[in-house]
Amino acid sequence: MEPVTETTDLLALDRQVCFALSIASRSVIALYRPLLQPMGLTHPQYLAMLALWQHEPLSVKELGELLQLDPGTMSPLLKRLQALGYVNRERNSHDERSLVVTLTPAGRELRTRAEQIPPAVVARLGMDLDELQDLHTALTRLIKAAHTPDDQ
Amino acid sequence: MEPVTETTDLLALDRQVCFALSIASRSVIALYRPLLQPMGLTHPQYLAMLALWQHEPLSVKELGELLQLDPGTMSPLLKRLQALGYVNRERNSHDERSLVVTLTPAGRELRTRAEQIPPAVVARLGMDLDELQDLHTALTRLIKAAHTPDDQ
DNA sequence: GACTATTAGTTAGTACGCAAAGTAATTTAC
DNA sequence: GTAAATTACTTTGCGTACTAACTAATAGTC
Repeated sequence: MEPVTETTDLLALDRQVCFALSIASRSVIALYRPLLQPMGLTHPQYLAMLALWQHEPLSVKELGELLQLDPGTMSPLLKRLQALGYVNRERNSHDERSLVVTLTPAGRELRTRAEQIPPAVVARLGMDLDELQDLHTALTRLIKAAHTPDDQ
Repeated sequence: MEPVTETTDLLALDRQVCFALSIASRSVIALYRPLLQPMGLTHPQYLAMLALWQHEPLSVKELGELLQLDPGTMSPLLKRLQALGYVNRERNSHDERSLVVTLTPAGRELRTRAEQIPPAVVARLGMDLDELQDLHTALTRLIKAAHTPDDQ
């Protein structure tokens, strides 16, 4: 039996993709924090605003599908965005189960300020756009693989 | 001024690396959940066990540095691992401020079962090991870039 | 040797993220 | 047309993450 050394250890922390993913996600979100703070937004709230700027109006269900988040996560998050004055939440008159989320004028105006953020983050990272694009492609493939059912 | 179209929109959700990172991290962690559940572990707890299997004994501070987590996150997490019977927590007799975390026999035995997990996740993803290795390398570069101070 | 500063952990508060249970509206089946 | 199933959202509970305030122990300064 082969001895378990540093180089063959399947459980070595620094070889785990899941570990690198967790750290990378938290590290990048940390870069956004000081940029989002002046707007009163958290990173998940910022992602919800991105979705709304692009696709408003959206139901809670549609937003949850876009962001791949539970209704149990979306529901309080949207209440906080409403409390901040960035979104409206009202029932769909054609289907009272559904909640239509729209932007307030303040929420719509925020977009201009938000456009400063992506370039600021890229500059802060100091990485080539090509490399970031490659990473995005690789992550998209990983996400797809993770969502492909077991038996395919 | 150039019109903001789908293809030039800096704020398009599906172009954000931070968004892909969040989803990828959550999606991969979701793959671990059913595998970790029989051991009673969450994914962050699993990462802490990986660190301990590799480097035990570790202080809370050292564990937090390895996992890049706050003491405010580590402290309750380790109490839960202790409640599960996988780790001991006792003060360092040479420096009573420091808490030494060690594995219990049950915690040490768990390693054998845990060795099944990485191959199971890789199989579940159905991706080449090369591609995963490339992704790991890219993520490591991103983490390093995110941690490089602003003025360098 | 006492005063101050630093260090290691803990605790409280806020906001995700997910599971599970609950509610109300709509659809389906008969 | 009503009972049952489904759907959309809310709420509760638990475990991270992070900030900030706090406690206790140690180190540094004079």
